[in-house]
Amino acid sequence: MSKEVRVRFAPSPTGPLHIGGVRTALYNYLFAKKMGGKFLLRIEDTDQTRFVPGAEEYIKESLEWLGISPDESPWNPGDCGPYRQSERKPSYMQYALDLVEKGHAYYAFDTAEELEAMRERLTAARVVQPQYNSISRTQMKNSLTLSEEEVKERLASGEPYVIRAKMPRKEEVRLNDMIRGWVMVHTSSLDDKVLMKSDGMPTYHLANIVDDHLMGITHVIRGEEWLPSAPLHVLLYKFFGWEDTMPQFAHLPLLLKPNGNGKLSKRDGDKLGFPVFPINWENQETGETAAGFREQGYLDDAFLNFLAFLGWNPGDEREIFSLEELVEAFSMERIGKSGTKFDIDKAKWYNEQYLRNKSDQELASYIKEDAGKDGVELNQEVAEKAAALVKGRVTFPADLWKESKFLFVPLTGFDMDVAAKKWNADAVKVLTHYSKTIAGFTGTFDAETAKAMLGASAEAEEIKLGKVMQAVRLAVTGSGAGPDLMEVFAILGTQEVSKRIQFALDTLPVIA
RNA sequence: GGUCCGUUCGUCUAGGGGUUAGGACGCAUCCCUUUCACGGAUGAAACACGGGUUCGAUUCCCGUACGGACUACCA
Repeated sequence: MSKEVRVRFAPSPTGPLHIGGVRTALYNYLFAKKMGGKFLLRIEDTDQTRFVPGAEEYIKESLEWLGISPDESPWNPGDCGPYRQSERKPSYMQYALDLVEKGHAYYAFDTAEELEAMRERLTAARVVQPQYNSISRTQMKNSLTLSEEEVKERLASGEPYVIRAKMPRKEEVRLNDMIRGWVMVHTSSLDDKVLMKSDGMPTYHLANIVDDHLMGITHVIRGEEWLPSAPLHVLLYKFFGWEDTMPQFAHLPLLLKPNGNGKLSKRDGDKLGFPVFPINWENQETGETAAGFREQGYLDDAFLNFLAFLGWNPGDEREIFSLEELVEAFSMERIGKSGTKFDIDKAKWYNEQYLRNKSDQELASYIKEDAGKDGVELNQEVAEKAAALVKGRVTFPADLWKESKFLFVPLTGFDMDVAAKKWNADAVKVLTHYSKTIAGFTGTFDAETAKAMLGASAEAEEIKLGKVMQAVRLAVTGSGAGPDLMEVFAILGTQEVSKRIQFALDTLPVIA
């Protein structure tokens, strides 16, 4: 019989959630939903010194933006609360003590200076790995070296202490990672990790095992940076006697810099001009800010689609997936092993695809909003026309207004390079004729009519239309490039087109 | 340094003992077109290296190189 799949995303609230973390959350979500299970969020705030106000809210908002909100979380608790480790603090000590009793952990009273001295001593002795381990612990102040009475005394006197895991001297730890297969590590290379800190808080290692166990977590899906400590975690499950319910591990490949090597960092984004965070971040206290994909104009579903493909693929040649389709297609086996370089061009491409698939109605609302910011009020009908006209030439929603703005505000000038090449006597003749003709036109001025009339004007002046089209565009739009000109004319209407042509005729000097 | 993980076009990847090594982004060319873009078509572009195993290896094994992660009373 198989029990319900329960996975968790367990970020620590130390700042804005990195895009790699968002992808981890997404894969957790996809796996949970695919398996018909639950996706939980647990805040790992056991390091009180690194707590950053607002970080929790940021995590919540980021996940909500992408539509991958957890089934259980601090804000939406299930039966396994609390969902913040700081609030679970009282329960950890008993588990650490249980390990001490079983002989799998011990008290250590060494000060920071003593630890430093130990490392220096070992380094001087050319020990390859200067660490607190099965060898060096015999030289340190802990309940393994001190007498029982002295340990009791120290404890009773309130002397600060930590509880360390006691690594077996010679043992092979194996774990079957869902992505990497069997990974084997010898305990001789592991150190006696601190389980309980002197402030009474557990470290990540203890807390995550205890909580995963208590919360019924079946699969631990996390970044590759955790792989080296996974053997310790396996050992901890053994120490507790929880092997039977130990979750399966899956260590995700890292997100790397677009150029060069190494993990993707905030600096890379700043340097290359793209965000590495889902949404904007601002730390009120420090003034630290970070740009988000959302505010840069990335669509939630496009960004999600892009993110899903950073390290995973469906195995066929489809590229566009809604969240529901991702859930359907997702499988852990199809996650790659190697690190993935971040490619912002692909993100843009996804955004374009999703933008073009939106209806003119939806697109119109973006245009209306941005136009409003420029003090231009547009009605739905005309905004939709503008949207239809420019939707094929944009990457971000904000581009819609940028590309169509010229329809609604007076021209600020003409592209003089184009003018130098294309503005000539022939163009002036045709435009003069055309301007007069349409000014008196009272029929329906649609694209076809506009074009037919323009053709007629050219013919009347015995000039080939193709010769002057660029000049016509320049006169009406100020630019040598843009969307379909006759559609532009239709939106503008006879009076506005005529007016603009007249203005161009008055303004632009004829060269030839 | 040590431990662990990884390596198919520039990038994301499919594939897997015998293939013209497939797709996507980007790039180039052409078509469409009054322009730019969109769209369509085409093209350049990859199995890190060395040994095995095998009739045959890009695919399996072992090394090497390169890259990465970890190496805290941080997660």
